[in-house]
Amino acid sequence: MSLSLEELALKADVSKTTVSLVLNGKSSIYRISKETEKRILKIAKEHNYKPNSIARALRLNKSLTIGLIIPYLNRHFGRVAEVIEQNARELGYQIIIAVTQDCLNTEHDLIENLYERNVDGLILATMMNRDQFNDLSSKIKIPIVLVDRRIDGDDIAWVVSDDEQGTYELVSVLCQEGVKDIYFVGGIEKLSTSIDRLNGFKKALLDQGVECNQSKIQQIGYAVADGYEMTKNIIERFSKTPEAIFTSAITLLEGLLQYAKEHKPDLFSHTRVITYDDHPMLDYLQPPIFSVRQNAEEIAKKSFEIMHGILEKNRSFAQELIKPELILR
Amino acid sequence: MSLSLEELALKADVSKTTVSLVLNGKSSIYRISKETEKRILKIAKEHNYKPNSIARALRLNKSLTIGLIIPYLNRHFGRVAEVIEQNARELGYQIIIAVTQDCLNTEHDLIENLYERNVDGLILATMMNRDQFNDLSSKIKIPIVLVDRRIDGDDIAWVVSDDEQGTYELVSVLCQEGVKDIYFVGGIEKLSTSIDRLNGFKKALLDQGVECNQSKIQQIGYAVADGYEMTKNIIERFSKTPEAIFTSAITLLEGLLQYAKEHKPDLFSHTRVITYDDHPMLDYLQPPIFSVRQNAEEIAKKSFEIMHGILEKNRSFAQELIKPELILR
DNA sequence: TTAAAGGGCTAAATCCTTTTAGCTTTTAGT
DNA sequence: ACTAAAAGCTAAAAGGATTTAGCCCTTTAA
Repeated sequence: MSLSLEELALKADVSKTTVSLVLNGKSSIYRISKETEKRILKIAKEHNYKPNSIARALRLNKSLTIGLIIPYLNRHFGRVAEVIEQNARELGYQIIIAVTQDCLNTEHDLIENLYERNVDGLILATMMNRDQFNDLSSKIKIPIVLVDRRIDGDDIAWVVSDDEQGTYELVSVLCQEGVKDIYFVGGIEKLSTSIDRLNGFKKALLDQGVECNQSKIQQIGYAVADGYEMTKNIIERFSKTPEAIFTSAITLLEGLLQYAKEHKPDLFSHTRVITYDDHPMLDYLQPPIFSVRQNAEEIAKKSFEIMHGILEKNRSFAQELIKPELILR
Repeated sequence: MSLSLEELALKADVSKTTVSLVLNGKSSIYRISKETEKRILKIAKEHNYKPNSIARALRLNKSLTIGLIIPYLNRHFGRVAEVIEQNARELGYQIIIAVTQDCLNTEHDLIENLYERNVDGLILATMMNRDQFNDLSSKIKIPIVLVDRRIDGDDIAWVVSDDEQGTYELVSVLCQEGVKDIYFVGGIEKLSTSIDRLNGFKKALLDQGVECNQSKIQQIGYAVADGYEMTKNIIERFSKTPEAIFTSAITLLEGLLQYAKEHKPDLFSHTRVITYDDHPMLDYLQPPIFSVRQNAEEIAKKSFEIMHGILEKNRSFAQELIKPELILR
């Protein structure tokens, strides 16, 4: 391990230029003789030569490294990260990971940091709005692919779950069972995930002829504590126990469960609960909770695919809406 | 962004050596005058100069990058990775992440890959045994810190949960309640996690004067399907329904739950289930499942701390056993 | 016989930073 | 007045790969 071009050149009794040309498959262009080529390849193999990636990165201004910035390494994003890493590895890329904890400032710092550290591209579950993103884009000269959270714009690459459709279908199922009084427990209001899920929610009610009351919609944030808080609000503010509650993320469901356990053990005897995001443990809860499973694998695969297309195949941006799956228990 | 030392030097009307010395805080050693220093610092600040990290890495042979190799980005390792990343970032390091899917060959490839990509150190949840590790160590000249899975040896750095103690305590609780007939559903046999958990299990039985029957111990692997399989074996092979089952990982519990749901819905009316690893959803299962919560945050913190100590403070290896927490519901 | 063409290879520049060794100029000391 | 020391700065090498421009030798064509 770790011997240099120069040392190889010495052993092969040629210049390092020749070695480099041969190893980069340019023998014929530069008319290196077959014999010389063979000799060099043999020696390189014998010594298990691997070019120093840092020197290469410096020269080529290309680090074969992608930055992945996400809010947490929770179940969903963990799986996304895992699959992105595997796909990237197969094509020779490495993933540098960083978590924002859903803090916009941290996100900005991380982007700058990774950019300065010469990543070739960024895959980003962003909290930025359109203006902030445009600002960023003008400063940063590497491709960015948004994942999981969309920003509208014709020239912005993103891959997200079809949150609106998923929510629409899930809520529709409930409506079709005759449930009319459904509460919305939402996340960070300005994120596309929240907007889309809320839209799907409203659309389902509308299409099923159910009145949608603004007071039944809450949006605080995606933390477990937020789910707890919103559930509390719903239970305590309204005299009537709700017919159903939709939590728009698994963390919010956790918050709901926690509140129910502590303050409203009989919640489930009056109230149907459905949720965005799936979790295998939901199979064992009583009563069953219907859910929408995001296709993390597909989201991951597509987002790296787009990045790779931009970096190596001269493709431009692309946008992908990934179908989620309804899980009715 | 991205202007070079040379360009700065031009603007400050000095050599790039001077700029470099000033920016690296060596003004006084090299007797750069206060005025020159101020001028350079001002210009650097105005242009928001950041040294090119790749060039720096090449020159210093130090990339400020740590490789993190883990089996999956599941709940536990996701949290570990998250906290390692945050700790690393504060000290100027980046984390390159890679997942092995518990495949030894993949692990080897990844180690070699990251090593060639010039990471400064490796944090590793390894499947290797002592010999394989020694082989590796002799080839690889960067520090390695094992996380979550130990290899015995006086000169090997590791941070793991105290699996033996955790299991011991959990199983003891059950024994003290008078439960005697406990089955062990284990993971990959040769891993320290399995060995330690099994030891804790046996020790608890021994200390509580309960006979430990080898036929009650199964170890296939850590996958959900393995948990399913082992549960199936236990239920189908023995005529008597077991008094209790200990699953030694949350995935195995999932497998158990799945089997129970499909083939043995009344399992919980006869059988107590306890598990290594905790999960918030366990709070809402009926009946309550006692568990052992690993302190992922502490594991992460310590493992980076050790790595950092080796890299920057000339410390040598260290070993840390992190106390898990019993969760009795 | 000479020029052109082709074959086979390499010196040197480049990417950007750090660091060593040392050059000039000024000041202090005798 | 002359030397030694100090002050203030810089040229150049190093790190390892890639790539451009071009050298030298042989063969072919005119």
